[in-house]
Amino acid sequence: MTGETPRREAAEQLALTLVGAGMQRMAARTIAAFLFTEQESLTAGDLADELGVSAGSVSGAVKMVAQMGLIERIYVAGSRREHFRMRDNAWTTLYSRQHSVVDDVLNAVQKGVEAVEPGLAHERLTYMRDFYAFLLNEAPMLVERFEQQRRGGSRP
Amino acid sequence: MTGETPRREAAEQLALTLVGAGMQRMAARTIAAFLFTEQESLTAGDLADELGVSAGSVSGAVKMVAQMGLIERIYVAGSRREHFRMRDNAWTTLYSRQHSVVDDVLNAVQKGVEAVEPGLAHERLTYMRDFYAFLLNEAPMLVERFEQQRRGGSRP
DNA sequence: TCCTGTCTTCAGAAATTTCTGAACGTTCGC
DNA sequence: GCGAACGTTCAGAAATTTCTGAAGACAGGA
Repeated sequence: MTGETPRREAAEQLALTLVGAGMQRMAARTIAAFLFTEQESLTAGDLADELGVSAGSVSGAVKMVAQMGLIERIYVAGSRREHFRMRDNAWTTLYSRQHSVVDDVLNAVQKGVEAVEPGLAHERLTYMRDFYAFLLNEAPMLVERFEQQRRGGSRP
Repeated sequence: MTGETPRREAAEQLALTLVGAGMQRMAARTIAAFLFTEQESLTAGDLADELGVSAGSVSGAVKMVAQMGLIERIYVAGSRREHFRMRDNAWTTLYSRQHSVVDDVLNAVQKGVEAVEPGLAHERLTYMRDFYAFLLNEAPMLVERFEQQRRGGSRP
């Protein structure tokens, strides 16, 4: 058992950090469970056991985490239960989806730019719009560069 | 007055969008007020009037928004009240600070990597760590590139 | 020093979010 | 079909967050 305690602690700590980053508690704990398990996939029942929460909570959390694009349902022969596993490109997917909120902000700011006459407000809003537009434009390239670097390995 | 309504609506809409992006309601409304005003600076009293909330709420919100690095206190001769205005590099500052939560996540994941033996969990954690490390490394370059592009203006 | 205007703090009210557990569907083997 | 195993939904309980308003702190002028 001496090997299990640090793992649990690290999982719980990571979950807490993700909560600090704005994620919901149950979703964060669920992600941590998927990260730290040695199994290929987990079922809702596994999660309820591991996290010590009700089936209802697990259902909601799994739905959320799946919508984030972090896990996917897989078919396991001979099992009637639903199995989930982390997606291969989980983190890049999450990053890309988070940029849809950037897109929302961008649209709202653009409306603002159009709603005001030239002046101080117009300048501030234009500056904000330009930055968010830049971010939105650069995000896909960033992900692309990461994947290239990863494929390329440690060589130049 | 026909010119003011679209402005107010756009401001309120932007505040709501920022809330959707994870910002606190009052902080978001405060930022919107600073973006949309034609004045150079605003006082706590201005904000209370504009937003229709108590002085206590304004005090808390201003403190938050200042900590985010979006506004700063300025000295205005002949006025005993505290004046605040948006900082020039507000959005790049906000972006950079948000990456301190990325740093927190990175540290927690690194602990996880160290806590587990080689295996599936180790692989997943390593992958996550690499992505977050990449993000953290790239963020300053991204901001730098935006500022360069902005200084360059529309000319080549 | 005292007074006035301004800002901050904080306990509690109000609103919102989060979790549970029981009831209800669904699917599969028999 | 029928029964058993799983999963989902949703109303309400519990916890947390957010806002207010009253009390107090502080600075500057008289």
